[in-house]
Amino acid sequence: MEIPSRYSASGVESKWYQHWLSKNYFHSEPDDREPFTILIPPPNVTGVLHMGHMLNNTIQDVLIRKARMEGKNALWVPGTDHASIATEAKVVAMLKAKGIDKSDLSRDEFLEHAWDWTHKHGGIIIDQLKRLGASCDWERLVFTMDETRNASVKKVFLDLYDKGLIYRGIRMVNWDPEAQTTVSDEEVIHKEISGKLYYLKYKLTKSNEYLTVATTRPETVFGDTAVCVNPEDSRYKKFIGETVIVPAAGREVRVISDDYVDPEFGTGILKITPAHDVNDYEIGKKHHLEFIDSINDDGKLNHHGMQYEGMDRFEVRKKIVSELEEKDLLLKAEDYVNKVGTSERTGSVIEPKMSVQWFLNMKNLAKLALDAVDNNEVSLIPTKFGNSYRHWLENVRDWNISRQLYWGHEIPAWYYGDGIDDYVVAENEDDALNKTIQVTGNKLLEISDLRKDQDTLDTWFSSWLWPISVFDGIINPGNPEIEYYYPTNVLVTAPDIIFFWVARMIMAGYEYLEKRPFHHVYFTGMVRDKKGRKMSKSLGNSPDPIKLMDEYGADAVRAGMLLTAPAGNDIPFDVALCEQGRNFANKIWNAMRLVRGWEVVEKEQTEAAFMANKWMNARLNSELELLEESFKRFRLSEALMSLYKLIWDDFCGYYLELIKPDGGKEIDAGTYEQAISFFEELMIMLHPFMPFLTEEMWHVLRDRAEGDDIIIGKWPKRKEAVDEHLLNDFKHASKVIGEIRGLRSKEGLSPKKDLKVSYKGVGHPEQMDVVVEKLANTSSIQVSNEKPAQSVEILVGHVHYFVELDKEIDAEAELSKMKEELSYHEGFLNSVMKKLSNQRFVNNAPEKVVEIERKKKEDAERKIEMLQERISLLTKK
RNA sequence: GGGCUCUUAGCUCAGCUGGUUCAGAGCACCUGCCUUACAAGCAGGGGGUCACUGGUUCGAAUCCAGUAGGGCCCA
Repeated sequence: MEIPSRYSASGVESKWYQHWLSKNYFHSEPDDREPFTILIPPPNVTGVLHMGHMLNNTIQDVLIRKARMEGKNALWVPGTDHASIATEAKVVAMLKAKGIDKSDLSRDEFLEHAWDWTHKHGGIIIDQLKRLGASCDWERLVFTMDETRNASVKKVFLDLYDKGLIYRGIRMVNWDPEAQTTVSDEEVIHKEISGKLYYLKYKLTKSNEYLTVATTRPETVFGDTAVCVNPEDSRYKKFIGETVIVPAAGREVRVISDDYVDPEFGTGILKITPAHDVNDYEIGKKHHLEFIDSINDDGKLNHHGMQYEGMDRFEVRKKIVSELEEKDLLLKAEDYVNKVGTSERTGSVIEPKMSVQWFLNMKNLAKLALDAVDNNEVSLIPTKFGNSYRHWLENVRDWNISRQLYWGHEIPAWYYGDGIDDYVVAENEDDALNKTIQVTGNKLLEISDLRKDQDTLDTWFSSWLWPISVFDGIINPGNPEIEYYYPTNVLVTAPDIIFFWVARMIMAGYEYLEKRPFHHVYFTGMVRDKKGRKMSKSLGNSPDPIKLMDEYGADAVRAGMLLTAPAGNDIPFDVALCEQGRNFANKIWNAMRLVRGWEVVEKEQTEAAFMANKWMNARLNSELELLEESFKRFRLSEALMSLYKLIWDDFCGYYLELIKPDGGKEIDAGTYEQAISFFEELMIMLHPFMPFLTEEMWHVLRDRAEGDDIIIGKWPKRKEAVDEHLLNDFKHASKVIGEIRGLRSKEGLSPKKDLKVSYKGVGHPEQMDVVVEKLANTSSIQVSNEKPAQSVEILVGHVHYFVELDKEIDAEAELSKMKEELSYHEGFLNSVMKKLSNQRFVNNAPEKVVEIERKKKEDAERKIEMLQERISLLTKK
């Protein structure tokens, strides 16, 4: 049967994925084997697969597949994240498109829509992961808001509250007016935005003079409750204690003084808006100023904004500038670039706002997380991330865990009064009532007297329990699953959530199980476009991973990404990478075509095949060592690259060419069997990277019994010590081959033309003669004391090879080549002599190093001597 | 503004605790080949003052300091 000359991934990939699923290979149950566990960083339930997921999940799949083949009980737990803000924003937008406003719905009605949305979209990304080949245990698919996870979150909230770590407090928070919720400090992205610096005139009440204040936010004048100068500023000292009139607002406010004011910035006078600026808030508290909240939750001004009531803050900025101009209260406006906080989720400008929120005290938790990395209980890969990790934890602030959203885990708190502390935290309504009665002493209270807290918890407040809650270790501590699978082995994630998530999971791990949640954290880079720009929807520079896999095959995309993705480094993505992966798949496919095309007969093995087998065996042994080392250090691109070269160059380029039958297609059974075995071994080693292709090869190379699949194949172990001597001999031979091929190329000789080669000198590996003869197409290699006529001389190591050509040799060219080589070696000798004649080198350098230099000296001298001899011979002629 | 980090071939990166003339790999590029597995291929080739300056050392891509430029995080 004719096998096509190009590998087609499409049918193959779906076929084998189905097969693996039907055999339940991805499923794991605790047993007496060593476990190897990875938890997926749960993608957003409403998200779709992007290139970042591709990279991240490919890496996890590589690690889990290798562990599985090593005989470990491998478990990769999949799941999705409810992603409060992102999902709620999408549901709100979807409702809006239908003409429904969120505020028109009750909480329960809204949640119904949100669950519908979740059920409709939640499966998309999971199916896409399957397309990639992800060998997750799908039976264990969990959701961060399913029953067990919800119960876990609640239990932890109660526990931390009881420990006194969770509290309610008034704080300046980051308000996202679009999502209408607070976001944590970590979710605020500071962007440079060009705007203007407006110089406003604040008239003194008692005179016609005015103080000029520079501000980027003139619309906040309605919240001004003071202007402030530096107490040492001689320009303004005299005004301290006087009152000024706030422009546009017309209110009188005091001139106060505080060290905080930088006399150099702007005019040296600051307007203080305690309710709308974090720094002003501190000053406001210190000087007991009034707090005027002039902006509503939706970013529109309230009644304090007077005629601007109901207008958006940015619109007001424009309008108020014209008003001030008209009234001659605006001195000037300068172009100014300042950093503005924006919401990570919606992109809208954050409004600092005073609000009552729930907080988690981070002091001791932070210490747990810091110690874990300090003691290397948790190792970060690459290690450079340890520094920012440390810096964050040492300066961590309490975690604002409440969000003003419907979609998320509800806060288990009930209010019985209007005071800030009039609440109880309880597992359910009944408990809440009991607790309230206890606290208030009012036995007549009923459930209807209590108000449930309307907020939900920050999404990360469920994510941080992930490694434990996935195994039900919060509700049922000590259960067999958590005992067996926890701690997990490695977490693969992106560095941008090192604080949000990684650090907090470590805290939770130690707080609840007194054990690290994972041993290693592998940080992937960010996938960028080839111009180095972040991939984003708005730029449209992100390729659709599904289309990419349709075009090149999942294996090719996986290989392409990994070939160029060292840990922690961003990868500038280019489809050329997928091409490289596809070409590699095709190369392997065609190697199979070659091997399968041979006819197996009983006959003697050729010498070349004998040597090839011996060498390939040694080569595989050395590769296994290299791979182990690369995996141990999580250098996956290094591992894949070395396999790429092993298969392409060594197996296809040398090995197969060596055993290839001359003339016909008949091969001896022994060699054939050996070749198939090598091929199989290579496929096993490649399987974690290119699972589909290798499974296909596995079944094409031999007829297999039911259940003999490569996915559960045995990872090879090194059988004997690496035969370095043999490998070196081969390396020498390959250099000779390269030289002869180069000569052909230069002389325009056909590769088919048989060449005569002889040699003189020490160090020629005779056992490799057959190798050279076959691959360089030469007749048998002879020893020769004289350089034959019409021959070109090649120097490899200390051996002179003479290649006879049936034509006049260009003696001049030959000579100049020799001279060039001579001067190189003379230069080398010179540098060695410089070292050796340096008394301080000989005295200070380690004996071993000096010894090496002496050896180099001898080598160089010998080569120079030989070259001089040849040159003198050539010159005589 | 504070902290961290990086700069090696056109591109992406190796180069471990200084010591082979150590400057390397893949891709890209150039030349010649449709050689009966593969043109998604084969054979060959060119290409780098290791950002710059100074220091330590017998010896520096590697260690130290400064300069320039990039990136990340935090205010």
